[in-house]
Amino acid sequence: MRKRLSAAFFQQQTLLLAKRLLGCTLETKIGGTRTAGTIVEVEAYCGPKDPASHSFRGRTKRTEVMFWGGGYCYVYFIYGNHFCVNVVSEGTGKGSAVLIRAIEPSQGVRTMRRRRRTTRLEDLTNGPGKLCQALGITDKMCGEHFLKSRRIHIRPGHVVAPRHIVATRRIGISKAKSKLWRFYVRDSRYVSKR
DNA sequence: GAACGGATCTGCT
DNA sequence: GCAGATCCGTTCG
Repeated sequence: MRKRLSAAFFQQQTLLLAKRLLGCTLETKIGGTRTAGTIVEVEAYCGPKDPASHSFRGRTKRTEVMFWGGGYCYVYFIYGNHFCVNVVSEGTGKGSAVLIRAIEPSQGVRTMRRRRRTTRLEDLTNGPGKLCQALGITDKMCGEHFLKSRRIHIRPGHVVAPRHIVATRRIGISKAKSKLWRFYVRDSRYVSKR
């Protein structure tokens, strides 16, 4: 029996969950093909009080899933081109989530190269839009649960020690810029930006 | 019903 | 370092 995370893991406070997701494995299985990678970069979006969070304007059709509670998968479409995947955190009604920004490819690299139309390993999954394309993640997976879905999962990996985690400002946002809520693995070659 | 702007990526300079 | 692609969800009237 394969190791799995508990439901309680996903209900942790958002900043804690963000850091503890580093080192875990994000995996999809589409048409029998498995692709996976180790999470190396994330950003925390701390509910309706966080001006940079999609839930800032409350519960809408788009942000509904953010309020379903820890462990749900929130996927959104951005800039007319890209999907980004989030792990909903904390309890029901909190509206908080962790954006997965980069992973280190570990399985299905051939498939990722085909989907991305790129060969360089470091360029396959070093950005939120890129990793969704590489793993075949689309808005169809929005609302699934990382512990229950048949096609998208998060599995435990190794724990990343605090001294190996760098905290910086979040990328691409216009509000609440000063918060150090982006976390990445210090020595990873697979992060989006240093 | 229309206007606006965005948690990005790519390619060019 | 910067502009363009590209289109959905939100907001406002």
